[in-house]
Amino acid sequence: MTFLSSKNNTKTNSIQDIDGISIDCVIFGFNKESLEVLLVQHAEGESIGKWGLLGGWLRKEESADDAAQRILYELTSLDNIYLEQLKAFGDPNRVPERRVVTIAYYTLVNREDYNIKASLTLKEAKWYKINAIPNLIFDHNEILDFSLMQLRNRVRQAPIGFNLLPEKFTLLQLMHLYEEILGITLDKSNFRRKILQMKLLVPLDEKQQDVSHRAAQLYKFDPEIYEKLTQKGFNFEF
Amino acid sequence: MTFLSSKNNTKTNSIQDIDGISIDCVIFGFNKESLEVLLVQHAEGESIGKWGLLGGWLRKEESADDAAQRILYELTSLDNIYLEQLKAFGDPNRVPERRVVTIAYYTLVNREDYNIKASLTLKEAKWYKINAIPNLIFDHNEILDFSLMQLRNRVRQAPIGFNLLPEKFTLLQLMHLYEEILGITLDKSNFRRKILQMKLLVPLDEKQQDVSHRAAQLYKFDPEIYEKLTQKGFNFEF
DNA sequence: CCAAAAGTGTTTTAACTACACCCATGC
DNA sequence: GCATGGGTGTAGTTAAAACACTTTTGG
Repeated sequence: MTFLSSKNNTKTNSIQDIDGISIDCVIFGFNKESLEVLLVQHAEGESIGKWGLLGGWLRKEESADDAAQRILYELTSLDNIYLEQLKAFGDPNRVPERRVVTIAYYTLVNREDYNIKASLTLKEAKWYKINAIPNLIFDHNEILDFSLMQLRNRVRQAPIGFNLLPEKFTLLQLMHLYEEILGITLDKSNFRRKILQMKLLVPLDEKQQDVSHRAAQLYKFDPEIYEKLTQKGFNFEF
Repeated sequence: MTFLSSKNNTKTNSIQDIDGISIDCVIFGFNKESLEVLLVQHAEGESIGKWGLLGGWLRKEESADDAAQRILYELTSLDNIYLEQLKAFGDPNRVPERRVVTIAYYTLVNREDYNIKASLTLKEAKWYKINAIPNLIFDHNEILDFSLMQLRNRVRQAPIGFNLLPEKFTLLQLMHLYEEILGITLDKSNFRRKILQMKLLVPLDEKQQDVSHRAAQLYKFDPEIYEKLTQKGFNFEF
């Protein structure tokens, strides 16, 4: 984590951080055609100005999952977002001078929601394209790489990618999302067929607005079938 | 973890445990036709006689991965085994009276190797069939369930299941392994075709011995192709 | 009418499924 | 000779891949 919040500890007695265990969040977003990650800037400490993942300390009375949720909320004002633990990073030298084990999470946010809710937040945060990530503090580049790998795997087995899109989207938007995440190109026709036959999408009575070409059908996904597919998994073998 | 080794801490100054972070290992083995887990018995503390996962404390100077390897070696004398982190379990109430975050690992061992090397070890340890697991200490049942889920997922995407078999095995042994792990039944003929066409297996000049039916061809797996398939993944869509 | 993206249809190829059947060996 | 597992072959179905083509809309 970034030590940004370590001062909270001294403010009250009721909120107590656990020594040596932090939480770090990889926040993925999808903008236009590219996958991006939200990074925050160090405001204090030995590495002022450097960028890193959003982080914080695990507190005595909360679970790791709750902590991740809280830390995320503090920055983005978003709740109810897709959040999954990656793993713990426990190298003794990952943070200089002290021993900190971090529990890393990754999360998929819808940029539209983010823009609405997070506009008021003050902390220095910025979206970076996935192939233009700067040098990050500690082992955060490693954590990010790992989470990308994880995302690429998970996205093929469960319909989690949808969390990156706005509520209403077109088939081609969805296709571009998969192309970008997996780094492949897909056939429009075959993609349509495959995605539609799994009945995950519900066509809406709406069409795209203000586009300078034929307006595309908008879809949302069926939460029931989404649940089913998340449970039993599916195979996105493109 | 089980607190069995917490006394080590006071023996020397050079070896120091980290307060509040433990390591737990789910050890899978495959015997005849059934998937089993190695559990150890509590010898001291508030829950004498109860079974749990093999555990220990993370030490100041070692990484979590190294700790898992060490703890595993102390019990089984096995090294060089398949070991992967599951995730961290961080519920504040998972251990009564104190706050312990545990980093859970799972590992696949070949029972033949285990029998050879581990026969000398003294600790109370026992293999339990996967569908006859007793009540375990703390949240170890939850950890075990999670690791089973993980195993079932991973086994479809990479050839890791092979780690549970002896070096030389028959195709039907391999098939039974998959049947048992995934809880399905497979078609002999189709399984053969599928597994052989991915060129992962190398036929040996040997056949099964001492069986009261036609002796089966023995195979081992090709480590090069194994590497390739582990990297890029495969699809075991049975 | 042209660019640009939406959307449909078809042919080929490969893979999965479900069987039926023969082979070798010990008792 | 029969039970048991080892091993081969095939016909039918389904899905993936590649590509050509039509439709709609703004400028």
